Amino acid sequence: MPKIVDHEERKKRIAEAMWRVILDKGMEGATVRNIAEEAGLSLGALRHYFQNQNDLLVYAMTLVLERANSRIESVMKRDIPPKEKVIAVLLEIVPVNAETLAEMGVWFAFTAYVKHRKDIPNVPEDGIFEGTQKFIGYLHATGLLKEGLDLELEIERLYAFIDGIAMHALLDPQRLDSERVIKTIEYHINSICVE
Amino acid sequence: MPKIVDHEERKKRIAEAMWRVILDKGMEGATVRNIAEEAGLSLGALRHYFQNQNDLLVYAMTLVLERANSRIESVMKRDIPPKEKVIAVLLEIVPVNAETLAEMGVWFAFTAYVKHRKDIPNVPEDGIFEGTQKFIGYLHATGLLKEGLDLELEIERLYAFIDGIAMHALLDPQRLDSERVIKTIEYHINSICVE
DNA sequence: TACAAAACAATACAGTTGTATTAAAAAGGG
DNA sequence: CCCTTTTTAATACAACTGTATTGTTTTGTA
Repeated sequence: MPKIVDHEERKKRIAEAMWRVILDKGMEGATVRNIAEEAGLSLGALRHYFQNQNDLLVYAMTLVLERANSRIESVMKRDIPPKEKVIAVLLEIVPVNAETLAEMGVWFAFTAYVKHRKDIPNVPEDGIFEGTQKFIGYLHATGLLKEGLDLELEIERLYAFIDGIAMHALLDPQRLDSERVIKTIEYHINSICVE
Repeated sequence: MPKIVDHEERKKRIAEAMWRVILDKGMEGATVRNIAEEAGLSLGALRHYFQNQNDLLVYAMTLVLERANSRIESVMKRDIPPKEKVIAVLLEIVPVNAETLAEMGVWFAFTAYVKHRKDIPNVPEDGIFEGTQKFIGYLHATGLLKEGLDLELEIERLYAFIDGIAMHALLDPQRLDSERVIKTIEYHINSICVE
């Protein structure tokens, strides 16, 4: 008979509780006690799943990436034109709904926090730069890119643009609503593509 | 006889000490004790200048903006062509040297920290969005912008691009060195300008 | 039913946090 | 010089931090 919730599932629940705490109280509020309370567990119970705080942190970060990457992969499988596909993938990264907004929120908090801590091993990295390289290469290979563009600099520009607009959508969602985010992304992609 | 260092000068020294602590240890390490030690003061001495931590935080944030804005203003006064002037101003914002790198570092830490604290009044805001509006308007007024551009979206795009590349230069200075930052910025501005 | 392992809970502990209190030292004007 | 104000220092305190310890309950299986 299968368990109602197995070990790995519990760890995910705890990580998600950590996300909620981070979104609400920030990294400073992400204490073991707050996370345990949010998860409905005791301190000892949380300790049973994660020996120390770093383990939980790395696990929670990794889980964010896994969720995003799985969504992106499913978009990649869709049978839609290249340009639309690139835009669709970008819209899985940038905050345009509650899910992606939450993801960016915790990821942003993670990134700022982890930057000043060299004692945390195995910190995962978002593959947005590598993804951007692929997107530009993909558009180029399918002949959609305009002539005379500098591919290297186009990658750097798209990379900065995506992370920048993601950051803005996160920090000022009132001004930069999802409709505007989508419009701007489409505008940029169109500006480097033919037609 | 003038004092060697007056009251206001001391506050600036303390704020700069806070910057150094933040750059080294992050926001978590920016405790009153660490800041006092970095400034070469006792706890009580620091308390004499700032009644509480929030006052110090807001003061230190404001000082970052003042430093940057004063540099920007002096660039604006230079008698150089519009396009070069816009690029020169952008290079005062984005990390391309030790000074701007440090500024971005503390500002980034501030921003991520302050986002989850509603109990801090009078949090200053960088005027990068407003500045971006002016730059695009300036280029448009001087007839340097290409035809058929959507000004609103160009503002949004430049705004995201600038903050994004600033963030990348900060988080991964090895890959994105200052030469590459400059090249990319020039590339983007050139892409929206005639000639 | 036994019994060992897994899961959870409660409490304790040392260290750090921001802040408050109290007092000493330094500075400056009369 | 004296005396007030500014500046600095030392210590204390309650709250909170991550972690450790110890004990209890639940679960799976032989």
